[in-house]
Amino acid sequence: MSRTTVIGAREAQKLKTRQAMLDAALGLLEEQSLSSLGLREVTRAVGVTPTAFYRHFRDIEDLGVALVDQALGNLHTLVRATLVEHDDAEDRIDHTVALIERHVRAHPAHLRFLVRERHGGVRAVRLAIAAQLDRFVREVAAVLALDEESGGWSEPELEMLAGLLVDQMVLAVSAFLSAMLDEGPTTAEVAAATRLRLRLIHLGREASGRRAP
Amino acid sequence: MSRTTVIGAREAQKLKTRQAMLDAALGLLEEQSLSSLGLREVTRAVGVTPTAFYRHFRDIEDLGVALVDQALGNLHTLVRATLVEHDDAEDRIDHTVALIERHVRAHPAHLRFLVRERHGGVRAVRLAIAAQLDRFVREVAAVLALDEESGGWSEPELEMLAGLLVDQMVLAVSAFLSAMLDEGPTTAEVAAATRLRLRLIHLGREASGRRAP
DNA sequence: TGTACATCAGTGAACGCGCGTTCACTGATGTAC
DNA sequence: TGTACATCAGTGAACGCGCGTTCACTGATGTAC
Repeated sequence: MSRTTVIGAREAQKLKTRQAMLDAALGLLEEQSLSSLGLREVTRAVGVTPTAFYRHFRDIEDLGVALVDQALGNLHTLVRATLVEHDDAEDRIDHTVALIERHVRAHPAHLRFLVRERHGGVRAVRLAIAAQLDRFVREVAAVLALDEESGGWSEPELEMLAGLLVDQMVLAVSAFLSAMLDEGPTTAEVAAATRLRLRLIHLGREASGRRAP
Repeated sequence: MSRTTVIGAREAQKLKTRQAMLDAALGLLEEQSLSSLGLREVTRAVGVTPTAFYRHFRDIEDLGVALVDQALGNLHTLVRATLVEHDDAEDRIDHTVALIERHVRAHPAHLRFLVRERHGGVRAVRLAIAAQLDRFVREVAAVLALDEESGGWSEPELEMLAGLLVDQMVLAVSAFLSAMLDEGPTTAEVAAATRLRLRLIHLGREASGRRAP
């Protein structure tokens, strides 16, 4: 039996318009912040009247919260899979950095939105992003717990390490995005610097386990 | 001879209004982003007519760039002094984290502005913040170069470490600000987590030096 | 010191424009029988 | 299958409002002699 729910033509059309609004908003947010995005801009980009907006979202903040889930959706799973697949530290670092670079190239607008609004001016969106990143941190911590090196590590310590790593990933995303806009170091330099940082953190992890096991 | 330049009453009044605009903008930016701040909001808060704005800034973006320097001004010097003053790693970590917490309490609006606009929607401001943080990273790298542990470290490696540390400081600022808004972990938890992270990074630094000296 | 003129920070009126939100509507899709 | 009625996504006109920017102005401060 198929997992797709059977829906009517009207409902399908509504979902399509809603998605068009989310996509249009994402495009418009490449060069501005959510708190300055107007609902008329969004509906104009989609090609519907301003009032149609209210059939889908209460206001722009509501749309922003809806964007958060789409934006972080896949990265979780991909990173998790990459970590599980590779045991060796060096392998993990190389594959994770490459994965992030690929993901940024594939979904620049989604990731720019996340990085920008993570500390942005709309509280509800900040909280939604924080909640998603928290989930991500716990997932990474759970994978790290399976490593040999994690013997003797408490759960809070593992979450600290996972938080450190997730923050590095977000910073890497941001740096890759800047590189794509020629605003800072090149993509290759960002990748190299990120690997160096992750290696240092890995050495700290090993040393930490050795000292206080 | 005094270092203060003698200035006329008119010039003094102009500087005062300019500063009032910067302060007003900073206040208004606590709950919105620069890209949605209006010049009429700023002049209204100061108590002058909208047109007076143009005597001081070309537009809001110009005001934003002016804010950047004020916002990062002191922290540089303070952190640098703290690092120079303490050699012991544990001491450094404790004093730096305490310094950051104090600084956030003393200048929450300045720091919120920096954290928010670092990845915000206004390119010129992003670039100004990146340039300031770059300077900060080089300063920290210069202090780290004086440590014994830095024997055999190349300049790029030291900058990588300094960059990692500066990013941790910015993340700590952001987390302290969230704590002050009851949006996440408490201030004490943020301080503890930041110290844990910095300790792990320090262990990585030691291990790294030992392996590839 | 006193006077005549220049400067320029801030004024206030005016402009056209796009904004968010309200409301009664239309007409295709969906449902009951 | 066919008909009568209900639903509701999107329409289009209208509203009051605050925005950024222009312009000619005023009057206190500064300068030259």
